[in-house]
Amino acid sequence: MAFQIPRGTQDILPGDSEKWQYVEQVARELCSRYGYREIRTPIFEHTELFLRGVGDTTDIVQKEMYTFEDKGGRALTLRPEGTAPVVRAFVEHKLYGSPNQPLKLYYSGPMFRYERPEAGRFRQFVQFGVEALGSGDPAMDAEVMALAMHIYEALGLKRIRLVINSLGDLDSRRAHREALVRHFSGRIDELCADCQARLETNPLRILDCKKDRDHELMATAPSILDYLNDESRAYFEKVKHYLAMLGLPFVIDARLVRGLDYYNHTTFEIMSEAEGFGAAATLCGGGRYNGLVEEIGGPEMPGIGFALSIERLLAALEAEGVELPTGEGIDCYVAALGERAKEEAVRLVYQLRRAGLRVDQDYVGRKLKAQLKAADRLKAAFVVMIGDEELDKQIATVKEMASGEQTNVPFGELASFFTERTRREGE
RNA sequence: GCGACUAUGGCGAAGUGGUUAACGCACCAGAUUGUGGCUCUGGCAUGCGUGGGUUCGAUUCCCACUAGUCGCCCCA
Repeated sequence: MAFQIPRGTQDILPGDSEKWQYVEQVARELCSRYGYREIRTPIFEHTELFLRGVGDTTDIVQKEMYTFEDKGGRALTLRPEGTAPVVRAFVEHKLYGSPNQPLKLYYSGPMFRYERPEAGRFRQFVQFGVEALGSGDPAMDAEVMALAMHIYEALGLKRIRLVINSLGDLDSRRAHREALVRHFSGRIDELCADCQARLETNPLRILDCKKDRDHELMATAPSILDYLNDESRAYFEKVKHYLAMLGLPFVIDARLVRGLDYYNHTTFEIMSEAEGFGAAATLCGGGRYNGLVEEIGGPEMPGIGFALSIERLLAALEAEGVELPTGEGIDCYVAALGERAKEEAVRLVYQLRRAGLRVDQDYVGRKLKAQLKAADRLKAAFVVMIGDEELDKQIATVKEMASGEQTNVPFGELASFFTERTRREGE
């Protein structure tokens, strides 16, 4: 093999690309319905943005960034996530001054993380995400979660679960952090090396450790929910209230911490409950990030958003047996016999395409039999056959492939013949 | 980044230290002189992930690399 695709990346070939288009189209339409508009930001940003935005104690920053220096000596990074760039654009273009508040945005595009690939995990993957900036209303939280769930349901996913938690505001987090340090510090040597380091850097993440999950200290560890101050508790109650009002079932997981530093108050994930989803069961992750806009250099402004992976979404659809369009099938295949007929076919194919039909013909010198076979393979609804007889009479032989029935249609009437037929079938 | 397993034609999949690498699907041709889907016949890997090594000889043994899968970590 001369060349291989870089590790953890993938080509999306015809047959699959149609599924991507469909899924993205559904997501875009729903975003539009909810009042979100698309924003497109660069694939790479200054490294500093992610250090500040994502947090330099996170795994993403510490070991997963594709960072490089350009010829001008600038430190750049292929974006590992979408929120920091969107907030950067929001601040840079002073969109906080827009009369439309909150500003509701969505994006779709590749993200890059230097990770060991496995099922559902890639080095380049596509996230579809939304960010609502400028609202600290718990109803906003509910809307964002509702939109994510709506996208999945619209595509036909049934076996999904919404998991939520609250990290509270800064004061609550600080109080909880202190409680965690107090709880673990006496016996920290009983936990794994990572957790020992986390005690210093980010004790909250200890709760998320899979290795020490069953340790007795975990079960007795102080829950963030017990350290929410009145304001944070009230906020979380409101969020739950709105979700209930919307009829959105959810479960609370006090250990749902999420991997990015900027989260506070509401965090959530949507998981697939279909079989075969291990590490990649998280289809969507999101949360509130009040304070991030300020961190990036803007005014104090709340925000909330989510990001979902298209790869995992497609995997979940596959696991649940949901059929997606494959782009197969054409309206008509024009088969020609002989040189004269070939010329007529070339003209006819173009004419029918101009009339709005999906039409194709032979370009590799197939005989009639092979042309019919090719038409069958292309899932053509009809085949137009042209030979000397047809040319003399200016009447084509038209075969309906499903039934095998043949009729004669004058050349001049072919376009309207097919337009009528295909339109009827499409409805 | 760590551990384990895997790598044969377009796809799936047998197989062996020694001249010709099963089989199925797909594809191409013919039986059908102007007609697809069924059937029959024939064709289709100077090649067994890449690079080294052992050997008289390797697709088969060893090493490295690359890639995939699974577990860990973490996430989308």
